[in-house]
Amino acid sequence: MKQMTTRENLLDALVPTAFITMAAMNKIGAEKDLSLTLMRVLGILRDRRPRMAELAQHLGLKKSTMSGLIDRAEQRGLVARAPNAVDERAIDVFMTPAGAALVEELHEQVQQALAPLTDRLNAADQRLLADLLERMLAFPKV
Amino acid sequence: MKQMTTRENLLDALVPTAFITMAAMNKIGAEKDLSLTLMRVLGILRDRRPRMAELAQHLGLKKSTMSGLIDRAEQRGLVARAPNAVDERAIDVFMTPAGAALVEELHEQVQQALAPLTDRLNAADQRLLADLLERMLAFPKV
DNA sequence: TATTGTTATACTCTATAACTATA
DNA sequence: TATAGTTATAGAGTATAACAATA
Repeated sequence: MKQMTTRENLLDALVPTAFITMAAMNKIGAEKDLSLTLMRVLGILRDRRPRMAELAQHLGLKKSTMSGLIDRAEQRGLVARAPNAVDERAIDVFMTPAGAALVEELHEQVQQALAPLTDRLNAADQRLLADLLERMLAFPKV
Repeated sequence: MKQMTTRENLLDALVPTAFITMAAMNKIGAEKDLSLTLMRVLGILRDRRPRMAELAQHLGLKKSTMSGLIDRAEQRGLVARAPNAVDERAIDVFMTPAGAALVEELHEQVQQALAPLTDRLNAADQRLLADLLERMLAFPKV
């Protein structure tokens, strides 16, 4: 039996958790033709109004990729573009009411989908887990 | 301020954690031209020798998607195919030594990449977090 | 000159559909 | 008949490169 460090152990729990969480979101998104990336964008737009380049950098994508992604989301009425007030080169992106409604619906569905996992922990442990994760992330918005 | 349930709070920590973990893995994989899906496949093949259809079902992908994915991985010498011993229709997939070496290298790099996050917790909290996650997953292999 | 965003092009990942071979 | 796997084809997501407009 190979000796594992504490950090290694944590990684071996974190990675499967991430894959399972993403798989659940991917499945729910697929029913509405939403990619994980677009769901992440919608999550960001819940409380921000970034410009294209900010969004691209935050997601680790190229500007050209953002253009295509936002094009498709805009055509579907989920997000909209508007010129930035101070920099005439820049374009702000924000959510439409339809997009906001969709995001809340997704949120609910993801919660339902992951309930079989999360509910293996009692309420106190759920709070403890949420607290540890938040401390680990030092909570930058995703 | 909207009232949130314990489960909702947990979800709002879990989803960003998953996105950040996936982003780190995606970035590391990209340097070696490995998609998240292929990394997940390699992770599975560390200790299993599934047939094509099993792999597809486990990942939530179509058989045709698996064919392409395994084709490319096989051409790169990371995995190999062999006929199943008992069912002549079936094909088993397994890792090559090169694939196994790559997986260990990736594992190390992901650990390094996430260290800035995980090390915000002390060793005791890291153990506690790993334990909670493992209990939540009831540890099915991913 | 550098930055913001878009367009054109190419490749990977994915699904659907049609097919062959075996159970 | 049903299942295992492959091939052909098409669409979404991504990157690179070239471009226009503004800083």
